[in-house]
Amino acid sequence: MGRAPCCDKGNVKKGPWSPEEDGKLKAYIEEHGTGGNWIALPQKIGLKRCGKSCRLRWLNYLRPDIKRGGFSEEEDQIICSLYISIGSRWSIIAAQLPGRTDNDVKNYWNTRLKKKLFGKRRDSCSRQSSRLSINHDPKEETNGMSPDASSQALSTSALERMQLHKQLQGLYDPFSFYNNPALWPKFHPLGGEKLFFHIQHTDANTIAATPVPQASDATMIEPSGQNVFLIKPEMLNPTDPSIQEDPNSSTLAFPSPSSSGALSVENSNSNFNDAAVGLQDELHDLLYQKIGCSRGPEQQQQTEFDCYKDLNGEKESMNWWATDGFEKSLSGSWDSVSNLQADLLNEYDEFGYRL
DNA sequence: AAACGCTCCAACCGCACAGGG
DNA sequence: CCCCTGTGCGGTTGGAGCGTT
Repeated sequence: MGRAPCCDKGNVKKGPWSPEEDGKLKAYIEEHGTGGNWIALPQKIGLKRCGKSCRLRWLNYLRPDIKRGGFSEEEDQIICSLYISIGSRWSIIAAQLPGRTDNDVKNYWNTRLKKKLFGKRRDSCSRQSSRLSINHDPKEETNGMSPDASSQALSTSALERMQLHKQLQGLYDPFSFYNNPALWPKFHPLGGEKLFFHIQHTDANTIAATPVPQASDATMIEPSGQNVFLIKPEMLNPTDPSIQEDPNSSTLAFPSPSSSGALSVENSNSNFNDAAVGLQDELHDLLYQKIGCSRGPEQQQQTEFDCYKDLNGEKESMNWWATDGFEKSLSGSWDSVSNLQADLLNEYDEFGYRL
């Protein structure tokens, strides 16, 4: 036995709202508020509408603070960033965008942003790396599962997030989304605290980023050592010819900034900031088509580097959601990142993927 | 000009959760 | 506790509008 419907389905009007209905609803709520009971509200004002429908109409359309018009680049980036980190929690994402509703954000993501991101990168990278796309050669991508089974087994959201996640960061990359404060929204739903870091060389090969207690932020700083992470110089500025790559130090250690909140990098190292800005550009580029096959040969090469760099240049291991590659990608990542990863891994597990 | 296809968005649906009795 | 009900949320759908053939 299912639960009783919230209203008499046969006796309520459906479909688009008329101006008269809008007027009644708006006038009543502006004068009396919702009265704490949406179900009873339509009867009170003589509307043949379901209470849920009234609520939706008010929240998504009639509310006075609704923001109309296109989304800004900043809003795009916030939506993408949050989608990657928390998935399709549209109400939370919308809460970071004043005047936007969850429905707006959801529609905008489904109709535009998703295409912008996946479409562009698919186009731009597909000739270089068909494996990056969930739409390309699924047999190879899914450890032999049939394309249908594999594409249905994982939720679209999870696949999208993994794909974006992978596109926007190498998990060994200190300037990944999770490690890159520049990509994080001001009010990160998973935290929101700020951590400040000093960047300094510790030896020829490494740079230590150590948290700096600031007056208002001191309480957020973990005990010494917890928040120190080591960065290879070439990661800070990969184009600097004076930097020598050490093949023996390909694994980077990133003890977690376990407070997992928003991270602010103090302006103490211009290379660090350059790199952070570079990653922000990467998200921006995904959204606004500044990279990809439209670039010249050198830039295409750089794009390819972006696609493969976290796998140490081994294109054959780019089968990143197959057992081997994905597991390799996950090892050594820090725990706030692993919130998402655990999510994704759970989804993998649920559907019989064993990593 | 008509047919067709695509995009976008408002609205609906069903489920999960929270809180009160 | 358990049940019931209202609320909130995410996924999906229907159709208007627009562009293309």
